[in-house]
Amino acid sequence: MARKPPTKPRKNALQERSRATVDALIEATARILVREGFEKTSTNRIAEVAGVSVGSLYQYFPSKEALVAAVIDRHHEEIMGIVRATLCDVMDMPIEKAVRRLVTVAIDAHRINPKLHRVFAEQIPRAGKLDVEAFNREVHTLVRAYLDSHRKEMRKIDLDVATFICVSTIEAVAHNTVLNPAEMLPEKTVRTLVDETTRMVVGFLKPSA
Amino acid sequence: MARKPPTKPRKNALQERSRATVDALIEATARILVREGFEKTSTNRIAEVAGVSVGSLYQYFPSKEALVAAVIDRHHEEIMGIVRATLCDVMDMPIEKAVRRLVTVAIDAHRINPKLHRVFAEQIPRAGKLDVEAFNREVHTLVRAYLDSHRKEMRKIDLDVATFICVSTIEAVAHNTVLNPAEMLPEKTVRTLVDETTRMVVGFLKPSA
DNA sequence: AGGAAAAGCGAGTGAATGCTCGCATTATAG
DNA sequence: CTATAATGCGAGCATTCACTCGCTTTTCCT
Repeated sequence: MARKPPTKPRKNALQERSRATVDALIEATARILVREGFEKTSTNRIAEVAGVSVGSLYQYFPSKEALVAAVIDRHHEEIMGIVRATLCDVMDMPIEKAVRRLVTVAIDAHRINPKLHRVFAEQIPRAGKLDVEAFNREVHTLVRAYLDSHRKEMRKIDLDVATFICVSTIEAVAHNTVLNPAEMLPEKTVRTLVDETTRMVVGFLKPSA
Repeated sequence: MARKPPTKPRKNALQERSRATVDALIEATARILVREGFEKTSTNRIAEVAGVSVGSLYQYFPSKEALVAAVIDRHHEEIMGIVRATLCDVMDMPIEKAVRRLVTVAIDAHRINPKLHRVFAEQIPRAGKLDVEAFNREVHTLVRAYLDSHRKEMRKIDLDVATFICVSTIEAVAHNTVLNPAEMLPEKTVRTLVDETTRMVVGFLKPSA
């Protein structure tokens, strides 16, 4: 019974109990990132908060970075789910309606966990950054597809340029709205921002005359 | 001749030679940040590259963060100089012309030292972030002043909202243009981006009819 | 039940690094 | 020329932290 070296030396292996451990570790990492900042997020502390030992931590995550990356992935996946769904059911709407939805969703997405978002933006050194790039690329592709199928409502313009500008703009407004000021601004202001941003983007895409 | 306690225990004190030391330290920090990344930027390494000793380093900078902050400040001051000057001589121009200049300048500013900019954006944990906030606030104030004195060319809109959206948009396009792709994109594409971004912002500000 | 594999443990190790301190060198003043 | 301050030095201290290893406990399978 000793065919394979019986040790699965590292990595994932999930049988119910360990799944909970993995979750606890990711959750703990997110909590510490938000509450104590990236600097204080050490593997020992993560294990402590998660209620497991460092040893267990290293059974499932080969490095500290892997843990942080897992937190980022989880958050990105959550956001991408919303974005994909939205772009899906927006596909048949006219530009005006669709853009308004997208702007709203962008702000909502940034509001899922503003503090975590802030930590990502301000504190975490994105080393590989491949994740973020992939994320951006998918958004770009999806938006481009929408614009492509609504060309008739638009003026003549290079699709990639239009996509780039629209995505950049919407993302920036959402980002700055959520991160900049006193963290929580009145609902009315947010509505104004959505209105105005929508107007800007729609005006940009629609034929000028 | 021993009136004042003769020790200037720490901090700045500049008599020609030390000035050079300080410059060398800041310059070395910038170089290491760009060439080796934030992680490799240790005080010992900085001193080594600057050709001075750690001891000297700590005579002028109370901590590693202070050094990095100095690099950031230097870069921001450079950019703010350009922005201030531009907004100054743009003050009397009509919106169309002014916005085009601003978009161009924004991209140029991001291109002063793209690699350094990238390090700031991706690797450096902005702890206090007071510097960045002050930076943003000043830009906001300047742009707002311009818009205020050109109200007659604009539709009716809250000045702060308009400023917020314009600044966010222009900054985002510039940022993504310089950082995103293959680092160096063709001049023609950049011109297109300037044109289109200008069109968007101007269309947003001008009366609709 | 019983044995094997999976999961969990946590004190300890080794390396990296921010920073200090006592001394050496260079400039300035009288 | 000499005293005093300014500047510069760099070995080493103290700390932090990612990560390992030998062991125990739990779960699964027959």
